[in-house]
Amino acid sequence: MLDIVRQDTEENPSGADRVFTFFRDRLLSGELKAGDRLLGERELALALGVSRPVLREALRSLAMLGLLDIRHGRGAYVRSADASVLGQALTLCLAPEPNILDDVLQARIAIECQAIRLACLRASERDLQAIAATLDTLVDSLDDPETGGEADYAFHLAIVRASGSSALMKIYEAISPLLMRSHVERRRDTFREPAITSGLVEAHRQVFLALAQRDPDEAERRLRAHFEIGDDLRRKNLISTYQGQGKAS
Amino acid sequence: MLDIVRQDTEENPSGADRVFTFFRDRLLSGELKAGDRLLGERELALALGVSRPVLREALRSLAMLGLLDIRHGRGAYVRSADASVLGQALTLCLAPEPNILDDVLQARIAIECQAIRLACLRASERDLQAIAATLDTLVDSLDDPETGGEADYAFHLAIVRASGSSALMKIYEAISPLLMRSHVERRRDTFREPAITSGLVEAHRQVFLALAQRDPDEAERRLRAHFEIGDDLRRKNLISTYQGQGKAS
DNA sequence: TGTCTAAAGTGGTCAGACCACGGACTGACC
DNA sequence: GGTCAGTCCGTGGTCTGACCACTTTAGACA
Repeated sequence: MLDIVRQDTEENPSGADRVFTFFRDRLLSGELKAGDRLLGERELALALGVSRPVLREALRSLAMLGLLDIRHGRGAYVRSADASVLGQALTLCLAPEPNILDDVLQARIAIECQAIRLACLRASERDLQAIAATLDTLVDSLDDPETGGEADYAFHLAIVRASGSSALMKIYEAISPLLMRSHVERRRDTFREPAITSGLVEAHRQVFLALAQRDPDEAERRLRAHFEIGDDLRRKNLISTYQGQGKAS
Repeated sequence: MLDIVRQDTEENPSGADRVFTFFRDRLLSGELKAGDRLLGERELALALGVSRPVLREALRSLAMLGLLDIRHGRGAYVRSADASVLGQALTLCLAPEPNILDDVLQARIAIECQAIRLACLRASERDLQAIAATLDTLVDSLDDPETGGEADYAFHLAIVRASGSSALMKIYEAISPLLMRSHVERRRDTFREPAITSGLVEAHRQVFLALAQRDPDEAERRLRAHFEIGDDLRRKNLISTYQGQGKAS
């Protein structure tokens, strides 16, 4: 369970695996930095003592992991770490599980509650201003479900960013693709009525105020309350839909 | 930000990318299940209209992502979703960041605090018994730092498992490699003195009791207290070490 | 001086061959 | 008849060398 790479545990790693771990280690150690350009495939193959197809298998794998950016006619460049691959991996990992869309919300709550606690301790004035800005956007986009949804996401993302924890941030980014799917699915159930949206804005404002007052316990409490309201709302709408009173077209 | 795979957004996906997304989609849709055996490389290449090297690049990439298990002389088999790749991806993603080892603890706290809340609501009797069992192991291995550390990890893992949330579980498994590194690093600083270890056991017991009583707020409170004590302890030991009073050899 | 074209360098693809490993079949031996 | 060993076949692993497609660039031409 502890070994990072399965191939390392084998006694006889094949060529492509060797090349893969070769680059991975240079990437981990910082010997290769984002933006660096790799040698040509022919030269690299020669230098590493493998054939070009084998080298390409390794390079392609690294590219699929988002570590390399290979461009036709240009060359291969080291790519800055990107959470999108994490998201992809998580999606694939969770694919066979049932009710992932609901379950990923738990991960979201986990990350955000800890993030807002940290944010209470660490957030700079600029961080707070950034969050306040998303709050304004949220208010301005009350009537548009599309931009409203984006503003909602931006608010929560800004909180996680304000935590100053890159680990929380990366994980949050990783779950955000699934979060989006969950959000879209939910929008099928709940409808943005004025009463609901205004309550939503108020909840966000309450969260922000507690954060601005640097009160971790209160901030988390309000954040949890906000999530629970959303959950209740969704449940009620689901029930009413099944009762045939849904307003869906 | 929403697109799962970068290649999909390009207008002209190259062969290996096409094959890669082909299999990825079948994996996501469940058309390919864990344990399924793929056709031979030669047949697959023919069927998909690409050459064998190109097909191999895609297959190798899938294998690197942990989705395929390719064995020499046997064939390629669909692999059950595994969090180890997630851990690898996360490690690579966080590699350039400073102080990851400390930062990943924040993610750990985030996951566990939410997990224990869920566990209070959802944990079955078997889950509780499993946690209790790890607690016993913890007590039995007080004198051995090695097995003691493992028992410690097992206890926390059991709580996350008891949450019944596969998303939390996967993320927890994903950070566990980094958590281990952090743990090892910490063990250089803190020493397992009887007073400390007994306090540790007591803290774990308190957490478990609150969980068994199905009290989410209290369980989370005690869990946070447990983490903070560990944090304080580590800080103090670090200070004493720098003061030249460290007992390290 | 500006633009266009051709060449060089790079990744992308292909075909065919051979090697290495694993399992299954078959034969001999007990 | 059962068991074991050797062989054969299917599989992935690797290599070679060639050609295509894209990008950049430098030289030629207007």
